[in-house]
Amino acid sequence: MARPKSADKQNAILDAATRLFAERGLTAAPTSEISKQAGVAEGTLFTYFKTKDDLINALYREIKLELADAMMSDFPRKKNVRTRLRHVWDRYVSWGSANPKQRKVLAQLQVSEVLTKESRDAGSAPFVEFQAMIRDAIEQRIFQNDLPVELISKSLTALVEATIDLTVSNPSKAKNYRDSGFQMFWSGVTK
Amino acid sequence: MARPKSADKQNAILDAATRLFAERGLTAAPTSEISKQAGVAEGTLFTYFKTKDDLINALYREIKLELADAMMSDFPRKKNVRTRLRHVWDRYVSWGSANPKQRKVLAQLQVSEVLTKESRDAGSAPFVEFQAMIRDAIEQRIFQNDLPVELISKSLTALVEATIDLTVSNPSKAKNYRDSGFQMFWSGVTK
Amino acid sequence: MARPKSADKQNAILDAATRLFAERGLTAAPTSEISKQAGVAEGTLFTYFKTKDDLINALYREIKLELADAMMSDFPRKKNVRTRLRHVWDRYVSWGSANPKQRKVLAQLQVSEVLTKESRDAGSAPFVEFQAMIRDAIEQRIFQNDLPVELISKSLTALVEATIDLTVSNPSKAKNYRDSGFQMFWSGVTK
Amino acid sequence: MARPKSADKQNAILDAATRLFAERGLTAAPTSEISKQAGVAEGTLFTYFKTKDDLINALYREIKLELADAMMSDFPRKKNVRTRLRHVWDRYVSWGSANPKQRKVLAQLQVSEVLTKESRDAGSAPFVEFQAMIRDAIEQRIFQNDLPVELISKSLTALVEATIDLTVSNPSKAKNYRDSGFQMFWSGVTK
DNA sequence: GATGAATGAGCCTTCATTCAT
DNA sequence: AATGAATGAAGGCTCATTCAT
Repeated sequence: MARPKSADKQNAILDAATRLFAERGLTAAPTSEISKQAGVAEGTLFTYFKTKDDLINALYREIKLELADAMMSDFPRKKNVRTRLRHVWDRYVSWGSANPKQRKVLAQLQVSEVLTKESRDAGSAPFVEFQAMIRDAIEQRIFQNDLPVELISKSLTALVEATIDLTVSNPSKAKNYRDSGFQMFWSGVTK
Repeated sequence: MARPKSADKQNAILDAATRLFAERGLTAAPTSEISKQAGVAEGTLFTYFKTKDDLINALYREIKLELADAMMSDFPRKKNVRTRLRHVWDRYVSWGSANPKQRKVLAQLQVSEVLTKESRDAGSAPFVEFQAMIRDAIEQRIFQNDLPVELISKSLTALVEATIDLTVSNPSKAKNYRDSGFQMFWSGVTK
Repeated sequence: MARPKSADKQNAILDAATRLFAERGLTAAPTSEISKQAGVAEGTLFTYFKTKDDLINALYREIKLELADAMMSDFPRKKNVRTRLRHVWDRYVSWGSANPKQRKVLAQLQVSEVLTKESRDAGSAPFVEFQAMIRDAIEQRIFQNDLPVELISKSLTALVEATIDLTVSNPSKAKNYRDSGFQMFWSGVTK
Repeated sequence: MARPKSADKQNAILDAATRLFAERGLTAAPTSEISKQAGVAEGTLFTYFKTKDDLINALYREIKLELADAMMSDFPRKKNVRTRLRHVWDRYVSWGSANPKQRKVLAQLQVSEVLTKESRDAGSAPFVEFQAMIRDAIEQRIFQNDLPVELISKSLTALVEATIDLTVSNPSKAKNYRDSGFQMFWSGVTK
């Protein structure tokens, strides 16, 4: 193995895929076009990803990791639940507003049939600390009684996504959406 | 006139499309398979829908109409806002839980590139009364001050969808999810 | 047989076919479009012509007949060979310039594979008198010795067609082309 | 570089296309059959020619070039007009008689709707020297006064084609047709 | 490892023709 | 006879993947 696989090329492929999947959709974006935009030969793509589905799964994991990083960096572990939740909320909204293509691809991926169970699991792995925070809050009896945990985290995601959608379509009200959204979530969920 | 176009055949095609799109995805479902499952010849599909994209757009409008019907039938126009919202909430959750395929297709459609603007408009048309209800509530100052309207309706949808997801994956807790979900929404949004 | 086949409809179909074949070509013009432009139902076309090839063959015969009529009407049977040839020449050029669509279709038909031998024979039948004129001229020793008859009539057609082509692309020189063309033919062919 | 595109395959495809277009017509000859007869996979045809129309246009240019080569090789540039014209005449007749398939395809191409303007221009480019010869003859006042130039070259082609047609259908009279044809042309056109 | 030509299965759509009304 | 919906074979083209170079 004279030349080792290049991380640059791998990233170029993932970037090109993100762009094309966002613009044309998962199936309408040909691997040949992805290669071209990545600046590699058609065949090269398949030395980095065995199949197109492989590429898609890898991209999913990559984006999820990126999102988790964005959410969890500088996480104020020592602060109270509200502060920590607010941190996560703000970071998520920022990432989503700043990365519309990644978000669009993620939306397509989540409803597609190509994600393997492994990928789904791998995708949620980086969010363990986030889940832990929710459990912690439950134990502290911060949330309303008998709100199912899974409903709380699912709702958080749902409301963040709604907030990002609005922010993207009307950026001038970004701050308003972010604050109102969180307020809605918080008062919906706490006693 | 010769044989008139048959509503039965049209419906059979839409049904088969729903099934296949849900199972395999929009692009992975061949029109030939749709025809076969609908019990018509391959060419017949194209006398009812000029192109596959046409079929997809028609299906979108049909499902949205069905959903609106489900939500708005027996709508208690005279009752107070909370009751009316709760009606809509319950009907939406029921429809979503009972029609997982339609819902899956809808999710794919919403992130796909094939919907025309006309279809999107036609799809939201049946929900005018729902929008009116929200405006009515605003005027009655039922919601928290300075919550943007668009955030309220968007959040409602987001939370219903979250609720349905959980219901589908754990039907035994259906009632709990439905009640908790609505409670979250209501307390998040009202003063 | 309540209603008899209508000559009007038959003609409407032949006319529409001429137009469409000229504009799009023999195979690119669908029978459905021909029917539509003829103002009849798709199926009706097939009660007048058993197959598309049938229609094409009929059209060939019709156009050839039309051309022969144009050439031979008012034919000056009693005049000398040159006058008679000039008559035919002028009539051919006029017909071709005035009927570009028919001419275009004829050109396509002659190189296509759909004409039956019967049609080709039927197509040349109306030109017997024209052939007779040539033979007559031969007997009168008007042409150069040992010019093959078949070359003479073939050349006449070839030169007329060349003349019409030029006339169509530059109508202002119509008279010039017609006179020069005939002069070329006549001096090429006579002693 | 990986496998380079093979001129052999390209030629095999053009040859197969010539054969099939001549036998069945431009539209009746499927690309799949062309590929098969060329000994390549169906998809391979499209790496050499982007579309079927592309292939057709390329074939047109190739045949025209071949014809020009045949006509102009050994062209006696220094000899008088009659000799040069006779050279071109003989070569054209020989090429046409020896290449009936190419000629048939050319005839179909010229009346078809698929040729681009670029192809038509490219097709006449190799005949510039031939056009120059005609202009030369005009300047030398070899032709009859007031015969339009365009009529002269068009007639030459028309008469050659007529001559070839007869030669093909009756090869035993080949020499007679060739001589008589040229004589007709020459005496038709000169003073 | 990198390249891009080669492959061939598969898909959407067209269209001549049939046939129920 | 007239209609136009129904049919299904056929065709051009795409594209993920392989493999010779």
